[in-house]
Amino acid sequence: MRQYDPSEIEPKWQRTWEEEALYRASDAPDDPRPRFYALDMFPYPSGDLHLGHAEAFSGGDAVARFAWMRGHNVLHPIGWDGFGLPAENAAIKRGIHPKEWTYANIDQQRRSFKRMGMSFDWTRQFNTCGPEYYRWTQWLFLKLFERGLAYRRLAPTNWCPKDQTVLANEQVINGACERCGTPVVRKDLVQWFFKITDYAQRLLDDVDDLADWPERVITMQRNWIGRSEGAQVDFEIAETGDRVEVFTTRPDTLWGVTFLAFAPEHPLVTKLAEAGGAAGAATELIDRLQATPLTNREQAESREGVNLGVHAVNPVNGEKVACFVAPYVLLEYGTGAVMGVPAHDQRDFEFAREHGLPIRVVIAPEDTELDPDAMTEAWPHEGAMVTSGPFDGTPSPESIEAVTAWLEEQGKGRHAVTYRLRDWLISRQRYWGAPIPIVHCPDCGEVAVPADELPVLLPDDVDFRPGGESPLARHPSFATTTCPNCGREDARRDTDTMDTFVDSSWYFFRYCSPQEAGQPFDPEKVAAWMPVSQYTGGVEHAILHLLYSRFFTKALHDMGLVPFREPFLRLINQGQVIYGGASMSKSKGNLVEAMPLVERWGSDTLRLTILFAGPFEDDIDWKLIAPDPNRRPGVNSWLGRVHAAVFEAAAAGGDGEPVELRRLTHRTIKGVTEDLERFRFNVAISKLMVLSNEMRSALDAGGGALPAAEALTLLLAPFAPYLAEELWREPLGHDTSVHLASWPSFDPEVVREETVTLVVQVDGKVRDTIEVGADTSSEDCERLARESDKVQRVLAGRGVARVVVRPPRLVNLVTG
RNA sequence: GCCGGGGUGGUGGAACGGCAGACACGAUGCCCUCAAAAGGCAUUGGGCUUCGGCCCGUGAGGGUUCGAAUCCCUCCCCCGGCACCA
Repeated sequence: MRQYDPSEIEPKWQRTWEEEALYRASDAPDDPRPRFYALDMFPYPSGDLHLGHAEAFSGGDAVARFAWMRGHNVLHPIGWDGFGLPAENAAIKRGIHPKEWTYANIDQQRRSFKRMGMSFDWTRQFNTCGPEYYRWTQWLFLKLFERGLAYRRLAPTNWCPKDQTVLANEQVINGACERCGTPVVRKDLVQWFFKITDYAQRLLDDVDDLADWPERVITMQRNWIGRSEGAQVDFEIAETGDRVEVFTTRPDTLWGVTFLAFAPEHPLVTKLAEAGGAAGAATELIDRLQATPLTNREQAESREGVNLGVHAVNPVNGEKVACFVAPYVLLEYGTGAVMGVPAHDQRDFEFAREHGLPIRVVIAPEDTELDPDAMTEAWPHEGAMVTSGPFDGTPSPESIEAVTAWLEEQGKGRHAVTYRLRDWLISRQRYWGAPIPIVHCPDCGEVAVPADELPVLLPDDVDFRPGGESPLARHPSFATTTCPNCGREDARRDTDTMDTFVDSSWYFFRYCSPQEAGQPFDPEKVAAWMPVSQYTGGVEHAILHLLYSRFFTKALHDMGLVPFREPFLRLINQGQVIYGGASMSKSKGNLVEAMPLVERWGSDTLRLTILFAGPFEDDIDWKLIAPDPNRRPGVNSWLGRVHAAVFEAAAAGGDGEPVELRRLTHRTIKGVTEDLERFRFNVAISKLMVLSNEMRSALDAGGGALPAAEALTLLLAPFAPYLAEELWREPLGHDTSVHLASWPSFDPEVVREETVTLVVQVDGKVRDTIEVGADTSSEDCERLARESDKVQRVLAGRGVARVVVRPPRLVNLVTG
């Protein structure tokens, strides 16, 4: 028998698996096996695999292999999210082309995944920066455009004056550019948006169907969509006759309105300031805010404001109240104007105190009396309406509905729902992305590039360094084109590219028919494979990618292209691998690469180390798990013992296998199966350790252990695929792969224990344990308990007032 | 502030309301070795012990129960998300 040597057996089986084309999903319609789509979030090719990849894909691979062995027809694909800013940054830094950098990383990651023995269907790989893929990204953009779900409008953005580019909100750290530290400024640009807000309610409602999603992800999606329900109320400006809508969740406080406040960008502000004679002060405030980055604006908490000098008429009582422009009012939310109710809203309260505005109590708390002059903060809670005309005495929350109904009757307002969710800004003034397939014609406006002219190819010869406009606009010929509609020769292509999140919003459809040349995906194949059975990936995508993908799926559903409304039925978020309490990153220099560990100890050891370290969904601190990189990992030693024990068991055969080992084997099969169904990899592995220990003991005692060794090898296959294959084919002598073998089943009769440990308690404290038959009756349990010497001693003659018996495991004698 | 998830030995973590700490890591002692690495064996929650055992112990405090890490209430702390959201 040889020593366990992963450096020999792992490459050997890697080659064999490749030759035998082991992991191919079958599209055959008559394939009787149930289909299972095991999807791992595809990687961004920004370097070689690190421990974060090892964690995610070790878990995802275990899920896929388990499904294979349980007789499923498994689709377990891999691809690359190839476009994006990191490639541009790296390319600029190294003086090479983003394409070169990206493809080199893809090659490297592909080699590493193969070295780790991932059970991917390699015939289905693609990457999103290939023209055969982004052609269909562009096609899908046009489908959304056709349906009015892609549109262009002027929007405020964060602009870095040094890098000369727009930044996403996530790329602005404390008001400064994350790349160069320059404070960003606000710049209004015409940008493309996807109208995800049309789907806000459905995205919210259907969350209820996602029963197998982590609670935290569902909560994050709900928070992000941010639905609030209330009323829209119409105010009129007394001096100009303009109508102003405000949104409120508390229409029951309408009688307490003492002012109206507008966002600085509100379209009426300039006009009203002029009408009220406050143009100078208002303009000063607005100009100052224009220069303030959006992200800083939202953090400012001043209660400054300028009185516009005009008055709004409160529709419920005809009162005239002052109008202000105030930075605390956001244009993007609600209607961009709010009614000020200082007594019952903290921000309005602070604003009123700052500007000497009246505070009027219109909601009475149950147990206290509110005195406007003595109040130190607003009373935002429920209570009965007072000083509110016809509604005096109406308690909340019914009052809200009652007032809303009344507003509708009176034609002064209506029930309204507002969302925090904004439309998705997808324009990027960057090079390394899919070009937006639109032509701008002086006569026809925005014209879709005809489908048969797709893809709009991303040219290679572009100076992609940041320079104040989209790099494609600087290309000598890219933008120059004729209008597909009228043939005008001075039309121009759109020179922006799409956000990379567009690419990743539909890649899981493409895997179902990756070579499809005439459409983005084959609807029949998508209908056969999807929705995804199990999606594995990091929680950092809890909102963006998962929300966008859900939106795409719903839009495609509405187009009649897919028969389902949700793409991912079950979702699991693996935890992060951190180091010394901090997240790993290249810039911190604490990123641990996976392949050196694979070379040193083997892929199986790395997988097991990670999966055994703790619950799959929890973070792993690598510094705690592997404090000394030169020390042999514990699971590597264990695999060595398993290797030796299975060889010995094969030689010893099955005769004379102890009954205890047989029972433990069946219980382990049961337990590991249940654990795998619930992603409890760490617990499953611990059970395999217990079984191998018991096997060792049986062998040392001269007994047989072959059935246990066979079962152990099969159960090990999802976690340590190479060693399992080696043991299955060599000492155990099978001539086909362990990964094509059937998952073992257990015999419930064997699992059932013959003897159990009866716990005997006195007053709830354990005083004795007795081995008894599994079918011992209540009467016998109680008798055995009472007869126990230890129990007698503790009782010391005291009487037993009550007996609780749970045969055959527990007797509790209560002395009362 | 609102929402979600947590708090168990030196460490990672186990535990259908029924023997808390499975399985590991680390540590200590011993064996093997010229030595080291590797490997093997033993011990390892705290305190007491007449060596039979006894007491305490799952963030804190209450409660339900024959019995609570587990269920309920109050509080503290940690992590994540959202947040001038009207």
